This record gives sequence, C-alpha cells and structure tokens, in this order.
Amino acid sequence: MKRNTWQREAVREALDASEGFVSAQTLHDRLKHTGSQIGLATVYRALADLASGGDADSLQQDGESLYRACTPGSHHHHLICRNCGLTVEIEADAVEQWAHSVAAEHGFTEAHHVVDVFGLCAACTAKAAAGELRD
Amino acid sequence: MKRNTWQREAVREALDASEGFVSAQTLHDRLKHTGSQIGLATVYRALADLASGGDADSLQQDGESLYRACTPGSHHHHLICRNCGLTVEIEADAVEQWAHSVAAEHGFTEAHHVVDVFGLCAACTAKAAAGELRD
DNA sequence: CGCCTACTGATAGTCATTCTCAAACTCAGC
DNA sequence: GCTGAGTTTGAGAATGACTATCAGTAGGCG
Repeated sequence: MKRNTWQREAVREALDASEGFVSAQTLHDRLKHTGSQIGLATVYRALADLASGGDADSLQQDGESLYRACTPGSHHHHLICRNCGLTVEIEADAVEQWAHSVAAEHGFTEAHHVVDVFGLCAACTAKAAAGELRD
Repeated sequence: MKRNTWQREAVREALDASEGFVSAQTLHDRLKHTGSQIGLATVYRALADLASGGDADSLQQDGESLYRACTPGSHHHHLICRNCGLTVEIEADAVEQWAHSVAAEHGFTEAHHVVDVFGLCAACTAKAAAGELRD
C-alpha cells in the first residue's frame, strides 16, 4: 500500500517550485534550508517514485541525475538553457514519427528515444553577448 | 605537445573492435585480458581524449559513460539495441533542422542536442517474440 | 485505540570516475 | 645513439553520487 507522508509531499512541492532541472542533492539541500528535516535517502526515493510514476522527468548530466516536475502522462521533450537551467517543454510529433520510422527501417521495434535540446535562452544569450558569461 | 603512446593506441583499437557502446571499465577489463598492462586511469584519459577529439561518441546510461568509435567529424545519432547493444549510426538532417528551429522559436541560441533511439533490433525482437528475453 | 506494515533517516557501503605524484617514457635536438 | 625536458602513465587514495541496511517511526484500516 502507498502511504502519504509529508516528506513525499515536500519533495513534490519543492520540485514543482523549481524552475528547471535540479539534482537530488540540490533538492535535499533546498529542503533542509527551508526547515525540513528530511533525509537524503528519502529525497532519492521520492524522486525515483515521482519519475517512475510519470510525475517527473529525469535526465542524466555529468554523472548525476536531474529531475523536474512535468505534465503527468504527456510525452514531450525539453529545451534546456545550459546557463540558467530554464526549461521549456516542447512537443515533437515530427521527431516521434522520425524516431519510429528510422527504427522500423532498421528492423528495430519498441523504440524509445531520448531527445533533449541544450542551448542558451534569450536572456543568457544577451548576457553572453555582453560578455557576462564565463563560458 | 601530444605524444603517441602504445596505451592510447591500444584503447583506440579496443574501441574500434567493439560492436556497440562499451563502458570504460569494460574496455579496461578487455585490455587487461588481452595482455595489456594498461591502467584504468589511462583508459579513462584516453577515452576522454578520443571523445573530445571527435573520434568517439559517448553517452551516459545508468550512471556510467559508454563510448564507441565513430566516424570522425561527422555529426550523427545512434540507434541502439537495448538488449544486445548493436548500434547503428543514423543521419538525422530532419532532426537537426527541427532542433534548430525549435530552439530559435524559443529564443535559444547555440543549440546542441542529444538524440538517441533505443529499441530492440530485429534479432532481439525475434528472440523476444519467442519468449527468450527476461525483459 | 491498536496493530500491522510501509516509510523514514543516519550511516555505512558501493561503484564509477578523478586526483596525486613519482617513475617511466616520448621525442626533438644534438 | 644519447640526452634532457616535459608529457604520460599507473597504483592507490580520494571524491561524490547513489543505494542498502535496519531500527525506530508513523500512516491507515480495523
């Protein structure tokens, strides 16, 4: 049986309140700083549950998993600012179809795909142009 | 100055000889078993060099980095069998353009993208149909 | 209210990857 | 072929993300 605990809710809320993708460690820190006495292991567990339940998306970057709240049940991809982390959910029917047809072409079945676009958002592009980015 | 060492060559060859993506650890084991007294750190260094030089592609799966020799200089994506690891390089002009236009639409610049398709290759699909896969 | 059991959390453990630094090696120049 | 300078190597330690452990806690159904 699945129980409701304040910890799970706290993780869900902290994730909802995040702009872009956050790591489990970051989320844990954030929760601690807002007064929650939640354990690291619990944050990992809650995030894994959220992700497997479709309430969060996850991606791996630089050896750590990043999570983000997402529209449950909908299949979409992400456009992520590599500087500020701003994330935009994007529809990609064309890519869905392309993925399936390419897979079929090569005899592959049960195709899943990983499609993410990283770039600099408008604001960060402006900053970059002004020479304010270390990148 | 970049020096040529047998270790670097050994890693390159082992990578070339691999069918699909392999982890640094696996490659290290393989080299050890073929008699090379190469160190793990060196394998990591060589792979990182290869990847940054465009001679190898890398992707992260399940917390570890996988590498694969690839056509130098060409931009392409991968179709990977999640059962046997068979990898097919695929061209994806349509996706390239889609990625750029989506990014531009949202004001993003310098768009990079991660596009990989995972599935079951023809052979593994057949096996799956025959109920021979644990998946 | 009380029991059963899932959940929590501090900590230890695991595992991939990187760091450290002395020794070995490559290679340009002689 | 030899030498010297500076890069590369490698064994093991260090790091850091994540998971397992397990006793204690607390949902939720009766």
